[in-house]
Amino acid sequence: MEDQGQDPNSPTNGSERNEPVRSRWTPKPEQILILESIFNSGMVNPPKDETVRIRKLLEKFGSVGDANVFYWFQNRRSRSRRRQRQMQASLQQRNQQEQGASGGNSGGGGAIHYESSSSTTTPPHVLGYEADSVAPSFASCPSSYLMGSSSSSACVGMLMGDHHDHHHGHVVDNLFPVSGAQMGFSEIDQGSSVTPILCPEDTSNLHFQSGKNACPI
Amino acid sequence: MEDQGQDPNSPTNGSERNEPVRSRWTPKPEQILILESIFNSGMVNPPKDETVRIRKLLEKFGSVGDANVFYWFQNRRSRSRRRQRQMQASLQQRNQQEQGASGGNSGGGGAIHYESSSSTTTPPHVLGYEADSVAPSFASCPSSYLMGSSSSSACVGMLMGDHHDHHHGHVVDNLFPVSGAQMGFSEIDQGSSVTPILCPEDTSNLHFQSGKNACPI
DNA sequence: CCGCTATGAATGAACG
DNA sequence: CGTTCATTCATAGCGG
Repeated sequence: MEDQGQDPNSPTNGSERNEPVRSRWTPKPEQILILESIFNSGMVNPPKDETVRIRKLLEKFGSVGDANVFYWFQNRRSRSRRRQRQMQASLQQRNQQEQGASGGNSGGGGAIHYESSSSTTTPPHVLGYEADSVAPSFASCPSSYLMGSSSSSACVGMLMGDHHDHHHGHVVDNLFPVSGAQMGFSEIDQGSSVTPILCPEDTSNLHFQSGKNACPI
Repeated sequence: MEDQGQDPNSPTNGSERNEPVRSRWTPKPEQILILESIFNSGMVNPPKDETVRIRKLLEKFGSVGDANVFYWFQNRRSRSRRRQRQMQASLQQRNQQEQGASGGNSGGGGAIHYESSSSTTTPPHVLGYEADSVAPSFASCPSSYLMGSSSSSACVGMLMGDHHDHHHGHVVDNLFPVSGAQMGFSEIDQGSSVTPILCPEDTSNLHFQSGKNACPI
């Protein structure tokens, strides 16, 4: 908790031209897209080998370490799970709160992830705590493990195409071979209908930081 | 934790009585009072169960979700801590820290710790903004981080009494039983010898909108 | 009308 | 794996 006093980071860089100097990794839109695609394609917990590969892929869009990828997936899993739980809880609970209806203000708040047992959960709207990104359209790929390269590759392909950074090239099509990692889970879809797999405007869905960060694509 | 999936739109029914649709939760004075009382009473990090209970309580004064409560506590804690830290730092400038610099790395082992999670650029990053504002008076007498006391309940009692919303009844008096939660005890307690503890005018301290304060109670 | 500060929310990183 | 800390983003709200 309080032991980490900032890691030395890697001063050896200079690769990235204009980085606003951030203390922590801030995934670029493209990176997030890739990560989510992978996650949604079923690989929720990539083994180390895969992690490395993914990192290499992501690196084309910006500096990133294996640890970042690892953490990303961890957080992602955790959150998805939580959100699901929360959602279930709220749905099933449908607790009728007879609050005095005093004031009744602010609608922003979200809900909770506590499955809880007694009492209410979740107010009228929104989702749980750790909800991560909300169903990105492009990421809506069903958890079918079979899809493999068809759709996701397309997504990434498009993305790559845009950038067309032909440094190595081979990585792209070999994106996630889904080498028997552990995909299995399907995160109950967002409820809404399954959106078309292709991603038209993912960026809009992914709320990236405004202004400050200009993606170098 | 960090969850929360704030959804930008309100799907359910868009009409709350008198709500200009706020994008984010804005706690009402009474809610803040309650929250701070709880916080000051020592419960700086309420477990889920407690959070839910608190939310229920707060809901009487306005819509709020568990996540909001959760975030509130998180931010509060974080802030208190940081403020203290900077205060201390400022006070004792001649603090010298030594880096252990353990040369050999542990190498493989139990923890997955990837290599350093370096990301982009090196962060000199010294001072953090976000200077927390001053401490509210009644909040200044907590048993958690700065001191110990036991009168916060009085505050809440008063508040509750005023409202007398005995819909469920049990919630109110059972406010914070401090059921073995984690009341962090202390950190530096220096100074504040006496501390009258009693909170005289909490409301005044909380800078609410003076003018248009439509109190639902 | 534009700026600031306060604060809620989101997310990466790490502990247990 | 779940939880917690730390940092950052986004926005409400008042002041100039």
